[in-house]
Amino acid sequence: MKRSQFDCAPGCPVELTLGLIDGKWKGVILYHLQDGPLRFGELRRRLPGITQRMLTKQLRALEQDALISRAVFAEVPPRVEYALSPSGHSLRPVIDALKAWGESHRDASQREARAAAAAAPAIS
Amino acid sequence: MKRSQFDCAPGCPVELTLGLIDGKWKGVILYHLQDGPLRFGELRRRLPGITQRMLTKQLRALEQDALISRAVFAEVPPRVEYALSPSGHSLRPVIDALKAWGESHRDASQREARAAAAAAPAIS
DNA sequence: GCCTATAGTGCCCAAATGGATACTATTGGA
DNA sequence: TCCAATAGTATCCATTTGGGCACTATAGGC
Repeated sequence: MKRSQFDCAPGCPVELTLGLIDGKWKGVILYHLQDGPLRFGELRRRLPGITQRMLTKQLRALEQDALISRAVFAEVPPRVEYALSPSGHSLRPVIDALKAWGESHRDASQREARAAAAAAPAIS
Repeated sequence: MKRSQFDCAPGCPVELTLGLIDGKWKGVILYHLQDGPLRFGELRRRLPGITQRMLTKQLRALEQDALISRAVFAEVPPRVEYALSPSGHSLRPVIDALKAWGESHRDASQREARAAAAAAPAIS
């Protein structure tokens, strides 16, 4: 979701970036495209739970924002490849940082959950 | 907006992190709190265009997700301080990366806009 | 009493988001 | 003809998001 324009104060580049990558599935789409160009179906297989509808929608949005490119090949069955644009490639440090934090946060949450389970024996 | 649970595939930590920081104003709030604890009014002054309503709402959400803490002092007028939690502090590399990318993207966009303006003289 | 400072809360609403469901188009093979 | 592969599109809907607007509470000063 691109944020509606608002006065630019010191932190607003943060919001600018977030506004381009924050729709559900966008982050993980960008993550997978870092490995190289992928087709629609391959992306779908890598993203359990996503609907065609949502994949199409988010890919179109990312393309609109010039973060990815879409190449249509004159073939049947249809063949369309999606790849990071140069701008999208430059997002690598962002995606890496998001992934690293998410992993550590997940691990910390699991440690907490385990500690809570150990402190409260089952009542059943 | 915390993303609804979905099957965890390799990239999902990216989505996990984004889900915690992607509401409008959250990124820039976190950015400002990196300087140290701030009060509601000070935050508001640093964020031109934000309403009380939105500031309160996003602060509450960030607190709910344990990214920030809220300290109430027994004073009149009311004094409440918001600060990054340890978890919130660990988001620094994320915020920095988002900011860096946003700045370079903004600069690139301005260069493009300038080039377009130079190529298309005013018609009026 | 009124105003100021501070930090909110309640209610309402338009727009955006995420998604379910059904359907579409082109070939080639059985 | 039917089915498979591929990559969508159209329509509808429930929920969420961002925000406008009005009001609240506690003291202290004029």
